[in-house]
Amino acid sequence: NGVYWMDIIDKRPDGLVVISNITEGAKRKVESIQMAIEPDLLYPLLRGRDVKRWHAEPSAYILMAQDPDKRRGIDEDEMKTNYPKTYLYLKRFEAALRERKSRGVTDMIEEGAPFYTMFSVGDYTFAPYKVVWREQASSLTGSVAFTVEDKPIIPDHKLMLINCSTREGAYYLSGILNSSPAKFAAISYAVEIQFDTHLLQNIRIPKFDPGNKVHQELAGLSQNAHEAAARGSETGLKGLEQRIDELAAQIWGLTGEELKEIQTSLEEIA
DNA sequence: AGCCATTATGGTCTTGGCCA
DNA sequence: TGGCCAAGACCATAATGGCT
Repeated sequence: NGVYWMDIIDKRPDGLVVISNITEGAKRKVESIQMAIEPDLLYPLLRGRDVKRWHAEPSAYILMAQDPDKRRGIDEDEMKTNYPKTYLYLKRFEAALRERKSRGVTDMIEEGAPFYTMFSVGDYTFAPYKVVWREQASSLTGSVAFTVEDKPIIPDHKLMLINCSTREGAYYLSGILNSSPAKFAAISYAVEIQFDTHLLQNIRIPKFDPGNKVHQELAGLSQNAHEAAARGSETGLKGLEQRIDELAAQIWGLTGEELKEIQTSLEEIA
């Protein structure tokens, strides 16, 4: 992370950006440097702490020198030709990157993949519409993540993500995941504070159907909730969440009484 | 300044799909 | 059917934050 995570501190007239790598808090210590590189491979970075219920706001940038199809770093020749400064930046950290212990990357590098190869990056990583939730949190915490300045937001590995093909579908999914029945189901079986990808194997969420009135309303309310959260309007959220809960209950065939019970139990747990 | 709880990092361990 | 391995699930512990 100390190598790939960075702040942009200046944009130069020649198109390059001056970056500074984020070394604070990293467990693996790397040198802190500033350097001008090409902006092309920089993407908005979403960290676990950047995600709240209904709100996701990237706090930094991440360098993604990765080919999602080949599932390894972009070829070194291509880097040298197209992104020479970025390549030089990575080269400065070659030793640290080669010392990584994850078998996932070390095996690939041993087989000839570039030394800056990352693990578990696919086309879904670059999807323009995503639903994310925190892997580690005391309750299920989800939000949508779209694009910033035409670049898809890249969630770090402490966030689980689902790539969606439409904005509306993402809002729908985020809405139903943040509903009380979903949160209740998740917390009932999740190990300690871990919410991993298994969520959708344990909670049956119907695929978004744009023609379905309930799905539509859920998507709309979820969008409103995201907007309310962005404004910091807790009171506005209350009413929206109640209506979202009612729609979720309808989807899962829960009675009003059962929903009330779930909501009360969730409050007690909190 | 110290304690305690929570969060985040950087891993390791397990699983399930694929291929021979 | 069994071995392989990338992806996914899970974990130990460092860092941080809140409280007294």
